[in-house]
Amino acid sequence: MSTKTRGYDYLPGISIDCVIFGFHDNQLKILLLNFKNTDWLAVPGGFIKESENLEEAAQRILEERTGLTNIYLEQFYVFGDRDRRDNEMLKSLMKAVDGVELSPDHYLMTRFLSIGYYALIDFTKANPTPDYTSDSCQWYDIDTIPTLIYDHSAMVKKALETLRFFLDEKLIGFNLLPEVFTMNDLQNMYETILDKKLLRTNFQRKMLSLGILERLDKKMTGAANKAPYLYRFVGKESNV
Amino acid sequence: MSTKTRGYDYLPGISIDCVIFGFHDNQLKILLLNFKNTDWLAVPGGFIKESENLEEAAQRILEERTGLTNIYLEQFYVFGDRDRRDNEMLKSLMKAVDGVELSPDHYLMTRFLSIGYYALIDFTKANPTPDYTSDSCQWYDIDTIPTLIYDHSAMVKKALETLRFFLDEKLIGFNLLPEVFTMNDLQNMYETILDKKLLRTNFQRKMLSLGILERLDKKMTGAANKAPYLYRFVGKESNV
DNA sequence: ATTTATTGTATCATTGCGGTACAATAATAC
DNA sequence: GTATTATTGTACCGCAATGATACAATAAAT
Repeated sequence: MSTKTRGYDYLPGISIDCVIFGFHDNQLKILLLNFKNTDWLAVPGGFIKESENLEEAAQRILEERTGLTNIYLEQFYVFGDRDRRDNEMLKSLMKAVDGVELSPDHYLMTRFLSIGYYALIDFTKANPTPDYTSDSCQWYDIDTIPTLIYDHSAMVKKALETLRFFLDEKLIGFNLLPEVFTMNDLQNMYETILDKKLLRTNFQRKMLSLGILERLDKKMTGAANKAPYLYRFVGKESNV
Repeated sequence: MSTKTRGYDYLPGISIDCVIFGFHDNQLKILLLNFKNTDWLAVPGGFIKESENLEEAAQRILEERTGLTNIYLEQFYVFGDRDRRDNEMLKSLMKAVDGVELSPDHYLMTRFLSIGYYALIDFTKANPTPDYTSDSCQWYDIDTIPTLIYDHSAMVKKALETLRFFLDEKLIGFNLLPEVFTMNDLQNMYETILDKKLLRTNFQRKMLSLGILERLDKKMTGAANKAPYLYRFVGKESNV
């Protein structure tokens, strides 16, 4: 069962799927592929090479499918229900995408597990482009996600729960804002991801008490009101 | 790559390993196997059948290796570093355990990922017995775990971090104590798992305020001091 | 009856946080 | 220039949770 004898370079029966959340301006989105010549949507996924560690595979897969590079991905769950994939859908998919007719004993027709990874990035700074498998690679609003293939809807749900659970804990989101930002920017990010309103005064107190913000000059917005301070994260190396 | 053509009934290149924590009387232990005719220790593991969901596989594997039945297991991480297993060690292992000489193209000699599951049980209520692969299946003190094969030491470390992180969150441990117990018993369990001292009076206040304890009669310990109350968990069905 | 060790509970101080009040201020309207 | 307006920064109040100490209650031994 070495690479050579199997005739392909990927680990059998296992895939990686990446749930990519995108944030900007009070909007939380998710990156989905539209498989070529079909109506089916999915999160970007792929297979693991014999030579790669899992994290490397996840990054490569994301880059191959979407063009996004250097994205920090975090593992969150393995999806392995026996019937999580529909083989008839898979056959139609491969026919539409690659033009090949999968025989029943093709290795893709066997059971596959999938390791879920997720990331959170600024969708205005990412320029996703589909590879040959897809007609499009676009951001979709988190509130109006269409039905996805296989168990990808469950993957997105679980990834979002994980993201919200760890938002405060791990202070992710350091890379979602500009180098300098206002307290309002920061609060908007939290409110968007957590999907709930926070009290401005208490949020400010909390954030300042964490000691992770450096106050800079004021920002003259041009609006007829008091100018907010700009802030910068200190010790960004503590991120990840 | 169906079951038949592969000649075995298990998913290729993927395994499950179970980190079983055992608690009793201020002691936190872990269940380890000693592979037959070797000095090597490992957590109980095995392979996934084509017909099983992952959770079913984890339970079956644990039962086959240790005899423990009906243990709730929680997935915590996938270990997939390219070189996480040492094939020379694997060959020696199979030779010692099964008496077979693995050829270089044996499917076990390929890369394997492993899905980590963990559980927490009362080690006085479990009666682990080794299967044919092992000379022993015993509890080891958490402070003095010997070196384990492959990356199993890292698995135990990560599982323990996860257990501690979720101790309060999920109120696990309902099944670790006798039907009735004293507040001291409960505190000892927390202190042992968290590996830190808690203040008796505040711990009592906190636990009572949760509304999950029912106070019963006093327990005459025979000691020359005030007798503690016994407690029982109410609404045990909320566990898991 | 006194002593001893442990348990149950009250109390106080501190912290964290939801919520309100209000002063500060950059631009606009007059 | 002065008043107005909208937003920001911060102080403050009150409550709940929690760390810490004090002390009464009590089962058994002396």
